[in-house]
Amino acid sequence: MVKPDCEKILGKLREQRSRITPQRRRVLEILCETDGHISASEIYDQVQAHNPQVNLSTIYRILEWLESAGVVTRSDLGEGHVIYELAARGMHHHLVCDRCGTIIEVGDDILDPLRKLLLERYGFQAEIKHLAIHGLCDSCRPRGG
Amino acid sequence: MVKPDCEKILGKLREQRSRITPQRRRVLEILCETDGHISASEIYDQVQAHNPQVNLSTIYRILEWLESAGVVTRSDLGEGHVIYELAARGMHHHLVCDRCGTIIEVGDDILDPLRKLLLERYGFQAEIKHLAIHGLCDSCRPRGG
DNA sequence: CTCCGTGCAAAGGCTTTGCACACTC
DNA sequence: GAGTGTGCAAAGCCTTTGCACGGAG
Repeated sequence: MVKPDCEKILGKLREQRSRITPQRRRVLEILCETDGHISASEIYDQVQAHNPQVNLSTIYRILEWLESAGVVTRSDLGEGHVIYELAARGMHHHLVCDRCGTIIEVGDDILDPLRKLLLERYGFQAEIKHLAIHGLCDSCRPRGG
Repeated sequence: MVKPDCEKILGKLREQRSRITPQRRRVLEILCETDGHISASEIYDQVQAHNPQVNLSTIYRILEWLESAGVVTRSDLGEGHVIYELAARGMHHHLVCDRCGTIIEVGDDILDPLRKLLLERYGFQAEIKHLAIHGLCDSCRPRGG
């Protein structure tokens, strides 16, 4: 996957008459540098490392702004986990380990059999946007023994 | 579906040396009377109607206790929605038509292919408790042609 | 120079916890 | 009577909001 061009996104946002502040630029950079998902507090921690004066509420406001601009997607995985990621990265879903908290990213095609089954049995055309599947990851699941 | 026998469940809990208080009995009754899922605060409201002195923290403690006893299942749907439901009702999920609002209840086995795929590809043991799948029902979905 | 965006602090919504009293068994 | 469960109040966690200042355009 090509690393999204941060400056290109900033350019589009500027065209929408949004003000580009150092905070907004920094959050967007972090999102672009991150492979996959990231939480608000993780972004906050990264910003804090070099700019300790930045406030967590600003992070939330910037994320809300980026979401409304269609730049990032927000997924509430339940159990207090909310993750953000660049919309440009394409459709995928998350496996959440309820024991160790690991989050595994899976492609959208994993849902093809389910979609097919729902259509065959119920004539239901599923439009699953972002799914969080809870369970136990390979390290945490009980082994037959 | 047969209405779960509240007294039968209470009997089992008594056997487990749990104390049956009026609060616990009332919460269980409400769960048995409810078709489908219910939230902690909805239970609280119902209890309050006749027993205003009961505290919300008690509801949470009772639900936690019922969950650990395997009597109810708890599902965090995200966005602050947490629902509880009698485990005896059997696992099911909901298809929600975004156009006409129809809700179709589907058996848990619909997810078997997905579970199998997740285990094969990622070693992930999915424990999908309650899934709400949005989309379009048979009457509302676009037909080819 | 005009407003929008930010820092700060406080509050909000849901849930959990510490404590002493009350009640079940 | 022994020990668990409850009511109350406070705190915890994540997130949002009100306000005045500061910086972007």
